[in-house]
Amino acid sequence: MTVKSLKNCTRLLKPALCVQQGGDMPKIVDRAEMQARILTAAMRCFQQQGFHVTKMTDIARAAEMAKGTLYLYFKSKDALMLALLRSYFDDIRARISMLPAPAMLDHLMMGIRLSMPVERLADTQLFMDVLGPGFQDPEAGQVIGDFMDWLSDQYADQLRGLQDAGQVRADLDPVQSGRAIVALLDGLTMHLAVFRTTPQEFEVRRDAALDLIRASLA
Amino acid sequence: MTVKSLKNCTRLLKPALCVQQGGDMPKIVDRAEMQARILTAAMRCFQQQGFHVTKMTDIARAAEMAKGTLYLYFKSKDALMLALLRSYFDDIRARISMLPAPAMLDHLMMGIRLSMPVERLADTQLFMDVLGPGFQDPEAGQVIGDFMDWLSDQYADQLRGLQDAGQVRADLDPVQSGRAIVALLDGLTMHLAVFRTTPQEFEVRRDAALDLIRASLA
DNA sequence: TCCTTTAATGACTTGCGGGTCATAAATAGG
DNA sequence: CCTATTTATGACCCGCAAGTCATTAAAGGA
Repeated sequence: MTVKSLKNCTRLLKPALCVQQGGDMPKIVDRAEMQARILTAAMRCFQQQGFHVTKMTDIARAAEMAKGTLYLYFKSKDALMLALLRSYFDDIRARISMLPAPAMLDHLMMGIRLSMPVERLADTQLFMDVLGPGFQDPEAGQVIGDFMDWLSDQYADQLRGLQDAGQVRADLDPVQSGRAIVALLDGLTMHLAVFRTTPQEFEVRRDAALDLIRASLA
Repeated sequence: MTVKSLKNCTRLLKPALCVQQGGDMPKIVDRAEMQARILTAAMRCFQQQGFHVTKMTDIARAAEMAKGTLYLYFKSKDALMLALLRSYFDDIRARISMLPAPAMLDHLMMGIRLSMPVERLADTQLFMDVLGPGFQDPEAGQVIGDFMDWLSDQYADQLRGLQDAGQVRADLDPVQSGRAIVALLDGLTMHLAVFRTTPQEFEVRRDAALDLIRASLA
């Protein structure tokens, strides 16, 4: 019951996204939009400094709000990260899903190349922080693992199709190879991310690796 | 000048490695041996829990000494980790150096396979913790990066030799390919480490990937 | 045995950062 | 304008772990 903090002042509140709500009566803020705004700010911070180094205060500053506000929308730093992971991979999945099935090996390779843009470097650098032993939430691994599995299946299907078209050697197990390709290429990105490869170098190395992979399929 | 901590007792000191020293007169402990003992203990802890989760107290307990003693031999936790990295990679380098040059493609592949034992999984899991943005010491990246470069050169030499022997297709740039192989395989290990692959699965995936690589070289 | 030097110890200091909550602003309805 | 409700704020709390240091033990030499 001690009297405390008699000087919480300096309001200066932001506009606060006062969108009308489809709920009860006196609700003013669009939760989803606020969460999105926070996630965007968090992503920016994480990309610049990594998960562990980024402080909740940093995210708050980037999102132009107070630290306490963050906890109105995410119950912890880990929960925030998890939400970020989900939205990130849902996004990629959606983007890949709408590509047409490749009719030639070169199409497949080009698709893979496009799915490994230079930006993946920074993102991967970030996610490594979350996947290492430092981040304990098993759900994070689950989210990314699920994505990798999905991607492996995706490639397996495409390989099968290309085998039927005579573009890929027939003595190849599409499932095994799909898995291997995903693991190798995801790993390649990690490797290059870890060693702070420059964007230019990244492209050179990636393309060299893709050439090897292509040769192994033909 | 305040009187403090009047109850530091309970000695029970360990034998303390009282090896004779080749220095001045009254020196009693073999620093190198103590450092090695600490590094061994640290490695055990890191493998079990990862770098960030392991506390200096844990290392001290594992090495059967007090926390303060650690700081007599390493000036910080990061310095300790760095020393550990150096000794680990010097070790691997020495071991690989004494292998004979492969005369056939299958020898090369077998060499690679042997250089990726299941234990690499746990070690990699550990080092990821250190290479992520969480660990700021740039020297760590340097140490591992140097090793990777060395290894790439190693493979480039071997590929060149195999090209001369007609075991590897001649239209391959040995340097580029050596780099690519190292990046792909190191990455593969990271990928599998990140997703907590079981040792059995690890071997299956590794071998599938090696088959792909082999096919791309022949 | 006593004194000096070196080594070991662990209670303590310190700083940091995630998370809380009393306070206060903004809004809508009456 | 006043009141109720929701939302925002940031000072503060609290635990944790790296790193320090006053104190104590051990060993060698005289």
